[in-house]
Amino acid sequence: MLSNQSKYAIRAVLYLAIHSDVKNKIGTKEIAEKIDIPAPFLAKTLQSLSKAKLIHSIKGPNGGFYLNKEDQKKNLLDIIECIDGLRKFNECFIGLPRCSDENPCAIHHVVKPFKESLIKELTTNTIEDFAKETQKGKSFIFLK
Amino acid sequence: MLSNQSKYAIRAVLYLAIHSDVKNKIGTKEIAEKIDIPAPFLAKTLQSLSKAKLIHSIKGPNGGFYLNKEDQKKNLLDIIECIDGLRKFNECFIGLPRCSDENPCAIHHVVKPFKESLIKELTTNTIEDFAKETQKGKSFIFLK
DNA sequence: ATATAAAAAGACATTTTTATCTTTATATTT
DNA sequence: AAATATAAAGATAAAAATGTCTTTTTATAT
Ligand code: FES
Ligand code: FES
Repeated sequence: MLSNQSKYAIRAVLYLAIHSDVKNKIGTKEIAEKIDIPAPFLAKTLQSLSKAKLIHSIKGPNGGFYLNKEDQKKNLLDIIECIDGLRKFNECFIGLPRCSDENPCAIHHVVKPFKESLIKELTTNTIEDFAKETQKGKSFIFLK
Repeated sequence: MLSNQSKYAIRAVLYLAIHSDVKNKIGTKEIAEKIDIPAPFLAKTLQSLSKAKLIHSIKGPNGGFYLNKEDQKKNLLDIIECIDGLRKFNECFIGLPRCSDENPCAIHHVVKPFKESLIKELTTNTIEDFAKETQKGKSFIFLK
């Protein structure tokens, strides 16, 4: 479904949502170790998110990445859109040139409801919402 | 979501479901042209399905691929499983080493219901079912 | 001011996916 | 039996995704 890069991005952003703020920036090395993904690739990924202003960063000693209050209010589809684009969510499940109710593919009616509700879930919940569930210990962003 | 190869496989199988039977075999060239995908890649794909006995084939003049009665009763997850495997459907949405209710990732609860219902739709409907809807003109497997 | 630590940028390498081409095996038709 | 059409198998190529390494820039601390 998602690319590895998007998955990494989501996990990293949730990690930042829980552990960072403007006073506590976190470097790629720490994040990569904690969520167990390749550090250089993560760096690239976070730089993309940063360029898109979905997260923020400061260079130099004590620098690193962090989420500010506004960033916390964004949603996971914003993250996915930045890394993978939304094509996956708009395109036909079996590869027809377009996906529409007017010209549905053979499995459009079976697939579309899920696609739509998933998008809704990913947009109506904020990053902060997901982070809170994780902080409560009800869910995880890494497993030992 | 699905690989191109799985998408091609599904469209090709639906094409066969509609146009072929043991008396009317169809070659890769015709299928590839009709559903507008690369013929050599499709050949590879159909060979995999054939080896898995999900579809059938006969070599030589007037040979080709076809679906027999049993094949028509199979479902699309069988096709996907043969080409992509089921890993995609079992694995965690954000890439944790496993997906489970006991150790849910941050978005497990949001994603899992869709995954399960989608699997149900793809397994309870047969290939024949989808083909019939297409034959009735209610859905398509190619668009001009 | 200088040294340092970190992101940013860019170049490079590997793997996977996608696609093509060539040869071989095998049914069918003549 | 021979010719032919087609799937099957295998080898190769191209593109995309993933991953690594090196250099540059910049904010901070000394
Ligand atoms: S047309 Fe195929 S999923 Fe909508
Ligand atoms: S644990 Fe992540 S989707 Fe189930």
